[in-house]
Order: sequence, then C-alpha cells, then structure tokens
Amino acid sequence: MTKKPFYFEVSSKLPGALARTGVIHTPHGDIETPAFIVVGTKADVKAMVPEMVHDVGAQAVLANAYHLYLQPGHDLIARAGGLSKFMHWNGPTFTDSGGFQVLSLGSGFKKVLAMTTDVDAELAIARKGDRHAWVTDDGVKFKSHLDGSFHFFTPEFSMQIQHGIGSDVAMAFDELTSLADSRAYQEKALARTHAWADRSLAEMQRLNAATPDYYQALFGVLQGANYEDLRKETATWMAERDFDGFGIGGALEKDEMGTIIRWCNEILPENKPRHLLGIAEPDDIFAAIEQGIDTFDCVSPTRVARNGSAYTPSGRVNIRGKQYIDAFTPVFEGCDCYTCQHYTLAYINHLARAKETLSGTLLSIHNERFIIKLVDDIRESIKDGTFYEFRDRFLTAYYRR
RNA sequence: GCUGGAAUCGUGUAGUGGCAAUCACAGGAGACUGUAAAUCUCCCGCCUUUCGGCUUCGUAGGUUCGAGUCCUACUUCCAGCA
Repeated sequence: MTKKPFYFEVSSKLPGALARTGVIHTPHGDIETPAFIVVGTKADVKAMVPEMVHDVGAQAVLANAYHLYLQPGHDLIARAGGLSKFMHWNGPTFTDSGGFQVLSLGSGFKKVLAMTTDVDAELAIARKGDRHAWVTDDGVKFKSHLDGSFHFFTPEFSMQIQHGIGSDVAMAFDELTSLADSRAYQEKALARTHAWADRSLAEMQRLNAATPDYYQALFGVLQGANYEDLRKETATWMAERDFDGFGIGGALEKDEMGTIIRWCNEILPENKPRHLLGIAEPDDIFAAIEQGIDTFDCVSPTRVARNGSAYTPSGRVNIRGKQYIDAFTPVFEGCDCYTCQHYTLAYINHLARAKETLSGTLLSIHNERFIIKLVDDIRESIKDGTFYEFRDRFLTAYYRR
C-alpha cells in the first residue's frame, strides 16, 4: 500500500487534553506540529526574503488564491513551476481559497473584524453598496480591489486556481460570516459552506486524478460562528468526508475560542491535521493548541511589524514610542532573532520614524521569530509534559501590564 | 539705495470687511488575528476631567458698528533693479 504524498502522524499527546504533537508530511517537506505557518498572501512574506523566512524557523508559507488569481494569475504561477519554485521558498506551501475575502470584501468591508459579539454599533454604520463581494448559492461575485473588474468564484474555480498555484495544501471554498450575522444567516451560510465543501472536494479529486505526479491536499473548512450545535454539526459533517485535514475558520469570539475549537476537535478524526485560520495572539495560540490545533497562520506578525509594533514576553509594544528614541538595547534581552542580535531599539525606532522599509523588515523578522519560537516551545512543552506550567508562566508575563 | 511682494499653530499653507485657524507635514497616543493594511483612528495655541472658558494672524497706530483682511509708520524676510 502506497501512502499519499500528504499524510499526518501524531507523535505525542498531552494527557487529559486534545493537545498533540506530530508531523505533517508534504511533497515539499515535513512540518513538525504544532507549527505557526507564516502568511505570504501574494507569493511573498511581506518585507522578507525567503532566506529570512527560513532563518526565523518558518516551516511553511500560506498564500492566497484570490490575490494570486487577480495578479499575476494562477496560469502564470503554474508555468513558473508552481508557487514554491516561483517564490523561491524551499518548503511546504498552503493556499487559502478566497473564502476570507467573502467577508473582508463583502459584509465586513471597511470594518474591523470583530472578535466579540458586541458589534451592533458597527452594523448600524454599515453602508449598503459599499462592498466588493456578493454571495449567492452558486458562488461569490467579487469586484477586484485592484481595478474594479468583476470576477465570479465558484468552489470549482477556487480549486482550479489553487491547483494551478500548486500549493501542497488547499482550502475548501467557504463562506466566512461575521459574529454580527443573525443565527438564521449563520445556518444558511453553513449549509452553503457544506455544499461548497462537497463541490470543492469533487473538483479537487478530479484535478488530482488528472495530474498523477502532483497531489494537492484539501482541507475542509469548519464554520458555524460561536454556536455549539452548528460547530458540532459541521465537525460531524466534515469528519465523514475524505478531506486530508481540516481548517477551523470564522470570526471567533475571543473568550470562547478554546471552547469552540474543542467542540470541533472532539469530533474531528485524530489522524488528520487541524489548521486554525488566521490566529496568532499568544493567549489564542495556547487555547487552540490545548484543544488540539496543529497549525496556524496569521498576518499579524508581519502587519504589526510594518506598523511599528513588536512582540515581547511582556506584551506587544509600539516601538515608535518616544521612550525608545535612545533605547540602545535589543527589542528585548534574550531574544535569539537576527534583529535582536544585531540592532538596537533606538535604531529601529529611527528607521520607523524615518519611514524606512528596513524597519518593517527587521521587525517582521523579530515578530515572526517570536511567534514561531513560542509555538516551537509549546510543542516541546507538550512532549515533556510541562505545557500548563509553560502556558501559565508565559501568559502571566505577557498580559501583566 | 530704489521698486514690488510677503509675515496666520513647531513647519509649510487656507482664510480678501462679519464667530480666525483649513489642509498637509512634523510631534504625541492607540489600534491591527485565513492581508483592499509599510495602514487606520484619536490628540495636537492656553486652561479645564467634562461642560466649557481664555488667547492669538510681525510691531505700533488708524479707518470702521465690526479688521488676519483696508490705511499709515516701523521691523524682518524675499524677488527684481542698482
């Protein structure tokens, strides 16, 4: 019996919890889990070259089907030899389906994605006609944020794009809802996400059958907002299908995140990897890993870096602050990243004030290293049974201020 | 020296007789979770927690019910001419 080029092996478990360590095997290499996957939306990790991405310990990169379809086009990436070759990343790659853009360009357009349900005020100011995405049962109509042209994404088309891009792991095309949406809408959207998941799976199987030397894994994506019955329903539904792994999505209410993930992961099969989409804050990472999440991705480390913030053991700090003008110390003592080994806060503060792009690069290196090392340390703490001690010590220091 | 122009928030500006302070930058604080994001929000003359109060358009006069705006002188700067 031959194994698929993509498979997952659990290597250890935390007694009494869902947390586990393991290895995801992909055609482009292995990923030791839990792992933080860095985001490279447009086939680049913003402000970093792949050598830096490798040096911070990243094991995989996640790009986006919507962005790469618009520019430069998945056909071109296919002609270039696939995403990893195109962007010179010698490692595994994931792609998101464009499902996130259903919300970020649709009902969530021009709004901050709420991590709480207290969003009535935001809904009240939502302006009709000011969106770039419209959902129908068949798919999503997008108005390009680049040139205003219209494009229609179906689950099949998203698979074709992702297969063309050539990532190791594709995501099923899903509809991300807002916590502000009604219960009735959540049910409707979840039914649609299920229909789309079936269509995504059928299309991916067809595409894989047509390319004997290339197998692209497909993750089914779980929605259901913060409703226990919907989350359990979708977990059961997804578990019955032949996905290679699963993504847990949705704008998750922060306080309920661990609980929601537990509802899903108690039902999902143990032998397939579970990815948590778009999460990186330390408390969320601990909660998710405790409840059995294997991989994460998030834009936060690079985005906040370009906006002048650095992760530290005592919380996220805005390094543009006046008090760092003459701080001739690293971002924090003891950090093992390239930036902290060679540059001072004062220097990065200067670069940020001078609007030099190097500040974004140096802070991106630092922030990616910080989150990756955190997840690496959590992985080791699961192996040696010190997960809870490590969590309590870390989070107490991180949120002390 | 002559002629013309200019002077408004830290800086550059808007305001051409009717409640001065527009816009930008600089400065201060904050936000950012499957990237419409090297972006966005708020503050930014003084006092006040708020409500609100007070001050101020180079200087000194003048005209006018009322002047940043018109007039006179002065100061400083800019341009041209000598």
